[in-house]
Amino acid sequence: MTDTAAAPRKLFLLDAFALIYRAHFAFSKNPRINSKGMNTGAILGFTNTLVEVLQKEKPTHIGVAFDGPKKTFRHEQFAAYKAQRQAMPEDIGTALPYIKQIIQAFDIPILILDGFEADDVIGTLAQRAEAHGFEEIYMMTPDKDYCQLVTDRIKIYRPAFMGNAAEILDLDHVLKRFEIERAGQVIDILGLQGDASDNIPGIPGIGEKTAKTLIQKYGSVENLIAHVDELKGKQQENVRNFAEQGLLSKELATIHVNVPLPFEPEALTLSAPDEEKLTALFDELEFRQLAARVLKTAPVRTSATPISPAKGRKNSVPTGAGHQASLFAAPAGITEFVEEDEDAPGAPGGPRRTLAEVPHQYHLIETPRLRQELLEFLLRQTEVSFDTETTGLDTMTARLVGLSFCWRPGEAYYVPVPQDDAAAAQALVDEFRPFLEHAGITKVGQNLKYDLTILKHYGIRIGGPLFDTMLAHYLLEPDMRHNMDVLAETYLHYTPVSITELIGPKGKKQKTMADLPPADVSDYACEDADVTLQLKHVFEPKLQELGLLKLLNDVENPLVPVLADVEYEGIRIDSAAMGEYSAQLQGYITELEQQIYAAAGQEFNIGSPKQLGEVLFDKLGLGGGKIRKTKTGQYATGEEILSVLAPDNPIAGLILEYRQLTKLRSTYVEALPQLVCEADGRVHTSFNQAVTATGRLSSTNPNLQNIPIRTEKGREIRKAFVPRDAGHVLIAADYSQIELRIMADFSQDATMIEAFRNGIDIHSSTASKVFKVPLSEVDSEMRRKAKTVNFGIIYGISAFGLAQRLSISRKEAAEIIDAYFEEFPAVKKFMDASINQAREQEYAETLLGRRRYLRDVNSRNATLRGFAERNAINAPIQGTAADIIKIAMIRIHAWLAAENLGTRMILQVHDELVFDAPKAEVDYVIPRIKELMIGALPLSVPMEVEVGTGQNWLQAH
DNA sequence: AGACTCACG
DNA sequence: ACGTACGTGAGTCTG
Repeated sequence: MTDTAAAPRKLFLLDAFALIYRAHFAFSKNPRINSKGMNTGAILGFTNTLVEVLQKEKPTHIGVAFDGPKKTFRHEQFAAYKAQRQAMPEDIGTALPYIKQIIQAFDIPILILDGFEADDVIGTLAQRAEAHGFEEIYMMTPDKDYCQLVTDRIKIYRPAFMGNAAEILDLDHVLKRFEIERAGQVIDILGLQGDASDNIPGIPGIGEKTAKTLIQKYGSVENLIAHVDELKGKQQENVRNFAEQGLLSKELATIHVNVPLPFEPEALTLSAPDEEKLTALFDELEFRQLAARVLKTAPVRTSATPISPAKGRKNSVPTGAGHQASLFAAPAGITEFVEEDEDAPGAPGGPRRTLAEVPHQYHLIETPRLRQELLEFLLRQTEVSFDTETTGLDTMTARLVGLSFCWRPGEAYYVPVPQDDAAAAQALVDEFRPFLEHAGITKVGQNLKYDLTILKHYGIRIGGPLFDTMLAHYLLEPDMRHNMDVLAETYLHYTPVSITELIGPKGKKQKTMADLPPADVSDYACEDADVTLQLKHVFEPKLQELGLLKLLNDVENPLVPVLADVEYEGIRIDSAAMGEYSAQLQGYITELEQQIYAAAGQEFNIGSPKQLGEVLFDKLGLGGGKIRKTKTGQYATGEEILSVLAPDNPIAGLILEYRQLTKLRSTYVEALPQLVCEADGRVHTSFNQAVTATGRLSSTNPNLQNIPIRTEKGREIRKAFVPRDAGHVLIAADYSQIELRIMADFSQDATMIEAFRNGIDIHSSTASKVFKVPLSEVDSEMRRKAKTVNFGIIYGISAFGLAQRLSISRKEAAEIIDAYFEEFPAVKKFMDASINQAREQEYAETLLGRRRYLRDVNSRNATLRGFAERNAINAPIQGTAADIIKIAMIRIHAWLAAENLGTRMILQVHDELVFDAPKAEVDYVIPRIKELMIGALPLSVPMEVEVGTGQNWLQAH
């Protein structure tokens, strides 16, 4: 033995592919693209993990294992093994060479062996290291299969992920998690339950929970099979019939620890990285922050470094009283860049940069004379981006702190607003009114609805066309987030000053912009306006290219001031009525509680699904064969389950009623009055224009798009939504069957079109066709079924789904669907064509070209593919309906303003608009509202709109 | 923080 | 063989 007793040896073995894949998908929502257009998410994620482990864990030995290039013995044992796994994403393919180079630059050995997977290599080396007396051995992977190898000294190190801290799984964890006695039994569990992601089949009908129970009892798959006689019913049948498959699955899940690979501790010894190589690689990849962390050279301003106003800003213009030389002396069109700090690299086209590294001229404008000068410049522009700084995010309470403007990239102006003097603040805002209300100047902004609302409180109605970069990006990437900082990173390779850097972290003593000297806010505010303008210049050509610019300019951008007004108006809530109803509900609830406790024979927390499940199924033994478990192993106690039990078990019905009433109480009756604005007695929801994947709006804080209507006790709540005063009434206008009409138009199905043209009730018409009876003989049961079928059609129907909804057999459901497609052949054709088109384009689109990307539509995973296929049908329909009502809203809003009417639009609920109207205007506005809704986007079938009025929202229906 | 349940179109 | 209707947001319990 040459080894001397020295410091403990600590070995880390990394599962490269598992870490790379996870890193890649972690960035899939907001990909990291560098200036060469390369997706570097996988590389960055992997390297971060590697660096973290090196710095925090300080291993003495380390190696990175890759899967061997050839098929493994597992593929030969089982043809389907990993068969459905997607081909490696292209981005990972291009990332691999970089990752290998980075590993080499760290002088870490790459472990790879033909015909073996990384887990076999890692397992083998881990055990040999243990035999060599290594004190600590960590297998670095997110993969649970490795649990089988864990011993006292071999542990799993799960790297930090999505906000979760890194986690070490030791033997104790593994035994507890799988409820087993030896780590080796993990493969028995996996053999029984299978692993969908690797196509390891397991035994049908056995999931995580059952597998644990069986292995606890029998110890191994083999022993279970030997005692198959002791099992009951379907389970016995399955274990018997699929015994071999279970054994094979166990074999596939087994990590082989006898890979022919020498164990050479010297080769695994950690040594110093090749800094030169790393610098070059990080430079090429534009990993700036990482380079700073790893290489400790080239100081970079990180987010932890505050901006120091004391240091003085070379780039800001002094604004002392004696310094009144014109700021705007430079001829228009020429921007003079001030010399940079010498430590700022700022190479164009280089890695992500920050304010300190980029040439800019940001000016703080604090005197009347300079403001006047700024205004004159603003009025000469055709397009200006602007941003408001305020004391908070709640538009009803936030006060203006300052305004920033930018019309040329790199050059921006910040105007602070006087604090603690409302009149002076108003006067300052009024100075800029000629610009803000100017109809000829395009206003660019990020989430303009917010700025519009703030300025509305100062009596400003923004004029001119709008361009909202948030909405521009929403159309480009509807299912991503549209946060400005991320957009700047992705599209401008620029890291803006974070708000936290400025006002500190969230906490009880949260500062606001108003607590800072204007000079501190200036750079931040100017940067926002600057970045926003630059984003506009990136997005506009992209939108043009994809045919989305018209949708943005004609629909999304013009909708912004409409929504701002709708939110600003709000809807009045009768809080007193809510209070009374709350007491009434509480009475019912208390009574139900007592009945439930009596039926259960004990008191328990009915609101806890866990306790409820135990009482119902363990204690009372309800359900017989109908018990279902959720994926976390709890009893499922959802509506579906309980309503099946209810006829035979009164307690189930009581619980359903209890659930309904407590939901009404907590979500609506108790919550809504608390959100009433003191100033006007109304609730002001926020409509989010950039969250749904299909183009719909969503409503939050409170959500006014899910106010109850389907049940009698729920409907009561609508009675508390009332007109603003005795002189007003509510008007509710609903599109009737808008989605089915769109389906009729898209498919051009003759039968469906005819029904709509003749004004026949569409569900009865469908029933008559599907059940092959004359229209007059359609009964309510047939109509109900046909209605469900019609909904199913819009959602991308499946026999299983329809069967569930109608509580009929799958066979019966399939027959109904067949009959439907026979009667409506064009619908079937349209659905097939939609899927085919989506397969080709990898996106679906609405009538106005709004896209929804559906990458999974070509997946080999049937579940994912099915999901995407149903979206290929649903997204264009739901999205077109959303487009239509948005157009109607814009036109109605414009008309009400043009006619100077007192009627106000106050809500949108997907296919419904609600108005608060002076009684005297009702008869005048209703026909025109109807007309504008019907005519928003003419289809080949007529649109119908139902309108009602009332003293509350329920009556108006 | 995530799972569960349930309110709406 | 599998898991399934489409799209949301909020309150509650639990780890």
